[in-house]
Amino acid sequence: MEKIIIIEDEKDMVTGLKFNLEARGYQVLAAYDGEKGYRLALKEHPDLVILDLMLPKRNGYEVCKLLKEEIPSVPIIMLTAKSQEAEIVTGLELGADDYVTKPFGVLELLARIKAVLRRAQTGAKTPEVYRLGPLEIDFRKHSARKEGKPVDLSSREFEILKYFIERTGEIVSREDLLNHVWGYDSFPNTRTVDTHIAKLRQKIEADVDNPRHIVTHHGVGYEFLG
Amino acid sequence: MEKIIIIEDEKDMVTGLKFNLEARGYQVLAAYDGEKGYRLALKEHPDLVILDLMLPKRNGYEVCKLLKEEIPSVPIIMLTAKSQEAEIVTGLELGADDYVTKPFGVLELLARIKAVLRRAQTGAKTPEVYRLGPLEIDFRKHSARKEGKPVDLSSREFEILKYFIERTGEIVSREDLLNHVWGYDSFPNTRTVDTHIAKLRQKIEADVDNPRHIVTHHGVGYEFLG
DNA sequence: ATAACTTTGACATCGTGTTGACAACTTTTT
DNA sequence: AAAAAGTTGTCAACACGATGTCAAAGTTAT
Repeated sequence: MEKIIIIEDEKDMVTGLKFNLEARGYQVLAAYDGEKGYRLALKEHPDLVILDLMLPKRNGYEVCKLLKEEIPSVPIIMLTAKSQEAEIVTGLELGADDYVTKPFGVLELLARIKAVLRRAQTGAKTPEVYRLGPLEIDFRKHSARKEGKPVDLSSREFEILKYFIERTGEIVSREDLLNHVWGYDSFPNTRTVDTHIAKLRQKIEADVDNPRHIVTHHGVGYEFLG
Repeated sequence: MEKIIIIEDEKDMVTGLKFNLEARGYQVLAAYDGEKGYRLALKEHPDLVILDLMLPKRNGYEVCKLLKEEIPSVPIIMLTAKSQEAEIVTGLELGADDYVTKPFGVLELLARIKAVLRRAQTGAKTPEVYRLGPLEIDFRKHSARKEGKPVDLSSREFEILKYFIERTGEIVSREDLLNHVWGYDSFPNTRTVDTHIAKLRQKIEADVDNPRHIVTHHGVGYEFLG
């Protein structure tokens, strides 16, 4: 049974997460500030740490950095507020394995937990740079380049691309995208998705009229091909 | 006679369901909170449990999880309100076999009950990839290949094929197809079915004039042979 | 305040679903 | 056995919904 430590100062968040994670058979421990969380992690050697960025005593960066120094193998998922998006990069550079922006759906987090745990067990690391034909996507730096030249992807576009890449070869419905990329608390209509897909295609497809990476499945959704 | 347990706190809902299910020859038992429902199920070993998500004492998740631990084979259909849709997947992950969103039509629920019972009895789950001679059908990806080459199936064609495969060897009438693939609230004429069958045959039969997979039974319907 | 991004709605376009007509076929009736 | 009646196969035209595209309005970050 995998042991997960949550380091987060919002008690409601901890309660909810704990309930959901325990329901799925994980063993869950929690700490409400950075200092205690750090010590708890050292003592317990968890299989995964879920780490809030804003914390009393020691912030998420520090904890992340310290933890990775002591136990380099421990996987860390960071929780960040939307307004902290710019700081995701820093977090990833300090060694975090993934991040989830608040407010997030439980399912979203669960999916990432599963993914991170699976990678940790197989010894595979989160790939830092993803190559896609002439395109290069760097998840740590949140940047992309096409034929060596920087391509400007907005953060939404980035998240969509990330979601696609994590599901290469699967068919993803517009609802899937809305639920996972946008989150459970916003309800844009599905046309919004189309617009973003169109923009993404313009940026990453060689021939926009014959997309080879983001393919439409009429009436079903989109499929990403690497 | 199949035994069904309903765990649901809205008495009107229980009364209505009970009436409808008994009219169809099912034996029906009910409980009005999670705790009692759980105990009842343990004691009675029903063929199917219909489980509301929001319940007094123990919520649907808990009951689902507990039940599946005790009697892993028992099929469970979850009832959820629309606003709880995000949590559906959660339920499915905990082991529910299907879910129906309130408000639902009785026919809809009945159809699902039949489907779940049939699967439970034959022990057969719809396989993800189905092989059929030179044909390969991937239900998860909504895609098919013939001799390795991608075949373009529309969503309607897919649903029809799926329905056929689930009933391999049975004779399926046009009305069956209309009711189950199209749904109870749309009324195309039966010629529409023929047209779709014709298209399907063109796509999956080796010799369209001598169909070996989708066979016509004059005056009755079609039979699918694997 | 400005710029960048997101979202929405309008419109064009495309793929799919549906229908009806007719031919081919099967069954029933004479 | 032939004719009649009914069923099914096939096709093309039309209807309809889904998607692509764009501009404008709304929102957020700087």
